[in-house]
Amino acid sequence: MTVKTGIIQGDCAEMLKTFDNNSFDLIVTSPPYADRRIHTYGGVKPEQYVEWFLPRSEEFLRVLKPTGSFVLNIKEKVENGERHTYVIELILALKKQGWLWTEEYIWHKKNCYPGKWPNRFRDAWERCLHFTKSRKFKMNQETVMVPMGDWAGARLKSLGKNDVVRYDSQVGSGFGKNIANWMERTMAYPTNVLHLATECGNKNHSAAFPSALPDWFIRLFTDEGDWVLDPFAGSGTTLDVARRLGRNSVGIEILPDYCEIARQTANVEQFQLLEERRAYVG
Amino acid sequence: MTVKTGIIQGDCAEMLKTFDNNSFDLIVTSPPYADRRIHTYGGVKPEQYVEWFLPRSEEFLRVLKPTGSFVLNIKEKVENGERHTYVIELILALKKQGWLWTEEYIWHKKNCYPGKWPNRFRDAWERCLHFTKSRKFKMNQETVMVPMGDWAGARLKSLGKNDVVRYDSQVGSGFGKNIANWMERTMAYPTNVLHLATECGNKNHSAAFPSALPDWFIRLFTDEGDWVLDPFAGSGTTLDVARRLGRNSVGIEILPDYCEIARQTANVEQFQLLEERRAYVG
DNA sequence: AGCTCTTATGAATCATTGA
DNA sequence: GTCAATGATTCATAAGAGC
Repeated sequence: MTVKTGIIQGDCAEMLKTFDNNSFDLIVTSPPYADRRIHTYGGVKPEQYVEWFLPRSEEFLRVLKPTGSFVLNIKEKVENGERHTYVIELILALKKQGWLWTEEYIWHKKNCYPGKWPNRFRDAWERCLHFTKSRKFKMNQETVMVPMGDWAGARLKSLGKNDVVRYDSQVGSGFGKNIANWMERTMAYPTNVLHLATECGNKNHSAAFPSALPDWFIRLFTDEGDWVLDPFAGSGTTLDVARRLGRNSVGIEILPDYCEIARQTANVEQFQLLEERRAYVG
Repeated sequence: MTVKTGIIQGDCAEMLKTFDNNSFDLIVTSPPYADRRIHTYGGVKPEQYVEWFLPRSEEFLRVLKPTGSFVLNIKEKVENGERHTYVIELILALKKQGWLWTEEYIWHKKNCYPGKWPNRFRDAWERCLHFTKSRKFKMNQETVMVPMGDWAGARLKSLGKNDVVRYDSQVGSGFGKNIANWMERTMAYPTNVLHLATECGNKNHSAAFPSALPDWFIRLFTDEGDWVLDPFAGSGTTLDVARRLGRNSVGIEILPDYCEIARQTANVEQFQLLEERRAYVG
């Protein structure tokens, strides 16, 4: 089966209406503001951000499968010396809309923008808010495991008495089996803090979004052949990653110029007709 | 001038009433988290947390100097598979109370609690919310500069960067300029992400947060001789750090047992009388 | 003193069982 | 039904012991 990758030019609030319920396994996006592209959507003020977002997230909720995930990469800006509250207000509003706020991952930007201000340090992190439709959702934890620290080597040589004691107190049966599992382990599950560098490519767009970020969430929350949506596709980083990982994807982007870039970099076909579009996702 | 360190046994909501307005330069604390430490604090329900907190933060607002800072280390728990919203509701409520939400620092816990669950990874971060009374506040950025590269290796308690800065300012022209240049080349300002491990020593009490955390904020937001308040002092980590950094401090702790530990570990005198207490702070 | 190795434990969360 | 108690799961760190 070949992988489908498509980009649609338009506002996701409108364009998603043509998609069926429960069409996507994952929605991962970095909406305007993290991107500073809000002006392309008509210059939404921070005070109006929640109001602007909700009709769109309502469509996200509809087109996402019950086992799917919605990952929202966002960070509030500083206004008049203060962190603005529109992001945390958005969390509350999305919960009211029916989303479950399952987790908040932190993207630690190892090489963040330089700068110096009298009242704050450089901003080196962004939120990756994880929303779901239900408490049971798809999560492939093994796909994102990381090598254990060096301490594991010493651990393998001889098992500490502590392990035995703790094990004793809790179980009693199945003693040997679990110890064996432990000793064979070289990989560990990650935490909810992602250490990724920003990409500093010389592209024509302002994509602060490194491909490693959608990569991580796509592997974690989808299988091959699943459908991924990026409703604020920008230059198509998410689509490109999805295609390389063998996932079908749809991107929606309001700016024709970005759509053009996305089609070039991500080998993306542009959906032209509703019939075509529906056919891909159906 | 000698450094004063005191601990008061009681509920900060009551005990702070005896302090004058604008008494403290920094309030740094890690309050009891909702439903945690039930055996010690009685376990405030998440739904009641904001309501429980506000009368106390109102006193904080009163006793903090206009140029002071309030650093709140907190993290919401998971309840029924979801992150609870009481912390972000608290942010909104504190703003309404008159605080400025100046910044949110992230404490990345390098050694977080182990565990495996079907719907989430290990929680490796906590919020350090920075509130102020005004847009102009005291911030000594040079005191927390770190060697170029990773600043995880910088154990701030052992490095005397404070001394370097003070020496620089005292000597003035020639030599001071050299030091300034040297610092500019080899030291960097940190970001708003702090990489610290929790302390796992064999103490008689559970250290809520590592001493490096209050250390960092006390250096950053106070000068020597300033006054630091920890209204949920616990075993007195903040007080101990403040004393070692040459800052006066007051801790308030509701549990007599913790007060006892604090007095021992932090060389703390217990305030007994109102007159005494006022005298120290006045 | 400066290594290596050992050991305890930390603001945890979920599934299951029993009242 | 709900709610509380218990068991299962798991990793990185620093203090301390040993050489």
